[in-house]
Amino acid sequence: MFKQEIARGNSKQTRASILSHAIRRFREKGFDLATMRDVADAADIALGAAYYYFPSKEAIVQAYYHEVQAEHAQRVAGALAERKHTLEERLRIAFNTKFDILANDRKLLGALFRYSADPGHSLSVFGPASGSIREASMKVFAEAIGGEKLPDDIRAVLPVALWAVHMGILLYFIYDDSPDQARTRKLIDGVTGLIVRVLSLAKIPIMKPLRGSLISLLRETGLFPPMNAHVGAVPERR
Amino acid sequence: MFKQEIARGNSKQTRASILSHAIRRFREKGFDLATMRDVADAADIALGAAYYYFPSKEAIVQAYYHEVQAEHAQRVAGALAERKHTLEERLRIAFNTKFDILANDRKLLGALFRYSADPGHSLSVFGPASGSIREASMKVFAEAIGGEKLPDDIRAVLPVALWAVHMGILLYFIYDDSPDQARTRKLIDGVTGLIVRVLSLAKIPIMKPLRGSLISLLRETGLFPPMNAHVGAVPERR
DNA sequence: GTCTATACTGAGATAGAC
DNA sequence: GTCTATCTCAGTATAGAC
Repeated sequence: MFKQEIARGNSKQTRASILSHAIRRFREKGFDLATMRDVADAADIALGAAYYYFPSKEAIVQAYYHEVQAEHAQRVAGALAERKHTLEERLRIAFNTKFDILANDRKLLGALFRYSADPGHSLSVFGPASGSIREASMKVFAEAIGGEKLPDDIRAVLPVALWAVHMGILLYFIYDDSPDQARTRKLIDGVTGLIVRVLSLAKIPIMKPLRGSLISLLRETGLFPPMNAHVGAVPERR
Repeated sequence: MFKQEIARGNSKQTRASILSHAIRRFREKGFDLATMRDVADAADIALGAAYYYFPSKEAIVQAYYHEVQAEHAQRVAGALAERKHTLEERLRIAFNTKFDILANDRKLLGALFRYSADPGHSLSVFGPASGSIREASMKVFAEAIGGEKLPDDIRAVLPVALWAVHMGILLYFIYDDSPDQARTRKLIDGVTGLIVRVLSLAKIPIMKPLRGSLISLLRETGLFPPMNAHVGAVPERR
């Protein structure tokens, strides 16, 4: 028996191999029970090599999520290009595609949120370090909105709002143990329907002041515009 | 020198001592940098004793949050009893009181959310194990709504919605590094104002169908009514 | 720059003696 | 209830092969 020579000395492939083996182990045993040594063994590399590519166990999940994000952007772009859709259809596509991709990975995603309430932690979904991935995600939603006729203020905040909604659905999805996560699909259907109805309501001129209040609140609290590209200090870590 | 005999062999006091010393250490060094050995030393007990009272480090934060919840209920009840308030004032009180209590503890609270995306984990804010504390929190908001004239459907969902909003604000608060968390206070002001305006809008009869859609969606997805008292299985833990 | 092999540290958590 | 000893595992360190 010879050791496999493929992928040796090839940075890209080694990284990909670690990533895929790790995800497989995480799927099988769950994130906590799978150890870094497991992963290294499965990928047939030394422990040190795993840490050469990924600074932490959670970072592997983040890298995976990064791939998911790229896949999401691609699939949504493809689906939207197919033919003309209504806004509601486009939103449904944007949401559903995401959960198509994540279908088998509910067990992993908990790790993605683990440090989301720790500001400054590099793995926080809301922190500066995740800015680019968040930005990319919002861009997908902006594309789903597309050329829809909307007041400027709504058009500006909508991608951020949709991103937030999609994070909420993601959390629901992680908890959803219905067969094939059918309840999540129902939630997506319902939410998109409601969004469209609320939007057409918000568009009418009487609503301008309420919209104005909401948006200036978002501005005053720094929730909008999103500060995705910001690179900030990273305190407390050991 | 004799070892202090107070609190020895006294379950209640030992527990309280661990809790208070732990919170102090967490405040000083941050949750991650403070170790259980630190805490045990500070409380003048052995490491094992600390684990006798608290199954995990995060569980200490949860115990603390439990105390916060009790304090919150008490203070809100007191403030509401003082005199008549408008709904907006009552909501403001309910929100602000919470963050008065938490003022010095932003560094701790990250730990509270750490397992919130792990269904079945006993420390998840959304999981069954936190049901009673969640229930108590919703009850506070229900009291803040009080006898306000509202359609039945709105009255029923509102406490859950307010609890969710308050969790959102809590997350914002953790990230809010403005002096004295002034931005969080601004957010509370703005949000309560918007809630009241949206409620008076939602009350009008034309809105009935939209309200109906929202509520049946919440029912279909199991988001309402909240299943707080449920005791479920607890998978994957090591 | 990519990787192996091995040893080590730190800290959360547990077992079992008392 | 409490302590001491021990375990596990993430993560680091090091020294070297290619």
